[in-house]
Amino acid sequence: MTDRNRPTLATVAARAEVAPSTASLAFSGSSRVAPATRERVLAAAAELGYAGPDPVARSLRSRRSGVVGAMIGERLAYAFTDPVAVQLLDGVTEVLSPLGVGLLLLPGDADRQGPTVDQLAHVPLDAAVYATCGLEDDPALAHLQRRGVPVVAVDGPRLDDVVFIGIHDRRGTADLARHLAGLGHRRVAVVAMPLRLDGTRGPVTAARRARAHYRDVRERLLGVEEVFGPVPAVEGASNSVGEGERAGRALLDVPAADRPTAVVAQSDLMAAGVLRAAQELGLRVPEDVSVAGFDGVELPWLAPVRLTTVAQPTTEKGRVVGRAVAELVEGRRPEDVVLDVHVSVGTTTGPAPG
Amino acid sequence: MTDRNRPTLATVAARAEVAPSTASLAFSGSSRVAPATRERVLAAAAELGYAGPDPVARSLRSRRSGVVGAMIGERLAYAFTDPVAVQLLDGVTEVLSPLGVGLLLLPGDADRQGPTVDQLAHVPLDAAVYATCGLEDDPALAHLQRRGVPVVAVDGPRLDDVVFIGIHDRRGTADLARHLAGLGHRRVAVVAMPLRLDGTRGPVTAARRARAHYRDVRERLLGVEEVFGPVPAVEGASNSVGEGERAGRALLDVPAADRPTAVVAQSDLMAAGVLRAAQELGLRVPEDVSVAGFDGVELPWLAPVRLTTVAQPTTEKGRVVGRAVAELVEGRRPEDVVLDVHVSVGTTTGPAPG
DNA sequence: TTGAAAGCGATACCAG
DNA sequence: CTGGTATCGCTTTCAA
Repeated sequence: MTDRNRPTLATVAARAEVAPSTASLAFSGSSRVAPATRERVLAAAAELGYAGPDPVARSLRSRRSGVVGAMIGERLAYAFTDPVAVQLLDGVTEVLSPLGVGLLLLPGDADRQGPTVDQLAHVPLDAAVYATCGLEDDPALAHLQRRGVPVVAVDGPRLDDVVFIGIHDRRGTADLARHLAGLGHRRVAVVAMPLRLDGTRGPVTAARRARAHYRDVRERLLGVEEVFGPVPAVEGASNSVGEGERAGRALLDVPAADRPTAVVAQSDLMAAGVLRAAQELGLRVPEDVSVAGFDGVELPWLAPVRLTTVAQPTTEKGRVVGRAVAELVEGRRPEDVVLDVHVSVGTTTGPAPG
Repeated sequence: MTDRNRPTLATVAARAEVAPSTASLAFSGSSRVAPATRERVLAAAAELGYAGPDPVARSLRSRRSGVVGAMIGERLAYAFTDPVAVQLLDGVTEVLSPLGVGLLLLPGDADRQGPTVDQLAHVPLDAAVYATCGLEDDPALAHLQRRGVPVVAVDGPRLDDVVFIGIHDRRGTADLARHLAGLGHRRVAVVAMPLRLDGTRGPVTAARRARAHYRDVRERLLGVEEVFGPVPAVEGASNSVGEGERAGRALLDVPAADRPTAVVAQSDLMAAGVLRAAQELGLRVPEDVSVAGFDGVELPWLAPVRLTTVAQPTTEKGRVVGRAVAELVEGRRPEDVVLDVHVSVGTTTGPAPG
């Protein structure tokens, strides 16, 4: 706690009787310094209790901070209830941690979708990952670009100067829709994740769709429509079990003749909510209604039920993001990557009733 | 991506025809600069596409980086399955984000309990929070202290020069134990969280206990013993539903005469596992066995069951940590804080059978 | 209220 | 392989 003068590289160099530049080389592990000299420097450092070169000073000179921002749409307590978000970041840190690069959490809050410019402005950043947050018309994005901070958008929009890492949302959902069509389903409805984070829920209108923030939500909707044509869709206010349940009830709590025979939820979390809604309404799954999700996350508490879903390689996607970031930090421009997904048939889909 | 020269404060100052020091004041919002001058500087910045002072250079001079490290014991995918960890960090960021301070994730991996010195060495840090990770004999801690980075330990050991923020683990567990004693329970067993993260599971021996990494695990054990004396305890390899189930089975899958009438799990996650073990063994809760947890997290999927538990104010604990960090960053030495907990009786505890 | 100059602590570059 | 020196971009201190 005391503010006694900590040793600097110059102090250490003086003690070891070498030039500062030599001491620097000793710490950077360069092979262009004699082993004996390095030993002397390290010994001097140990004696002085020197913890190594100051990261901030090093950053200024070398033009990298070892910090990568993770832009989060909501507050952490919400964002991290989604296993997909957690797995993604897990994959990212798996790649970045060994490189001495850390992920800086930049969450939004209840009102704002993502961090503000004020939050970003004071923080060093080698790159930024839009992890769980849209970025169209985002002032934070403009700020990052002015600063020259390279950006990776996960599932985000495809913009110039932004590296895109995503999955085949549309194709995957279309495959799922074909699976349902093959089972004889004709009346299908969608439970959609938020099109933008403004607390809205309810039927998705064309106007609402036009103002969508999230590319993946749009694409997954298009995938279903590719097979079934326009279908009713109900949006949840957040990607959660509770909102899935609410939307599911809106769709299922109607006369049997109007009821969809299959509900496609845009996430497994929301699908679990639809399952619960069905149960509360006394509907059997899949006999009365089929339910499918998206993501392929582990929801052990659903056992013995296994959700039919579109499985995405979330952790691997995180690793791909991590590698892209690593390249960006080294000044290269990585390729966009679109990963494959596949339909995983569980116990929640079956032949259409009737 | 292009590396064209970005403007610096000096460029902006030149354009606005003021000295760099004046331009600096304009950006820091100091009142010691004439409004007209500030306008001129800001206008020049806008014209040049200047995004504001470089955070790294600013950090070097002002001696703070706006980055606080979050030391995580395991990889994120595991650490963040625990709602307690997420809520804690949520509280921390709630306080820190508005201050322009970000949390840097520093996870361990499958093998290591917490980040390595290499991970830390290159990263700027105003402070570090041991969020989900023990820190006795931790080389990372030694590194931080040599660097002069102040440390906050959440539930961690009480060490000199480390700010402690915790809860009344022992008192809370003892209160819970008294609740059980009042219900007539005499044969009580404990399902313990890992005493250290080395993959060990099984009965807790005295030797194992002596090597415990985590203060809270020890204290919660002592709380039960305060009321019941020595009790059998089984440790899980991680704080999770699966490990709770496994430990619960070890305790419950025995002749009825030897079976505990109540199981105290050290977390709600593990208690949920015990519940499942009981169910699989055909034991009714609470008629055949009472089950209690710790934390007071929301587990909506348990509904309609409500766990008896020791509720801790996790988000508030995070805010307290955030405030402590904020003080530390400003050079003050905050007080240690120990928060209260309370027993929350649900539907999983009842009178001892027989 | 503004300007000039001195670093913050390290690395990069160029000589030797 | 080692040393000197300029410089990274800004804030701070001190004068004017």
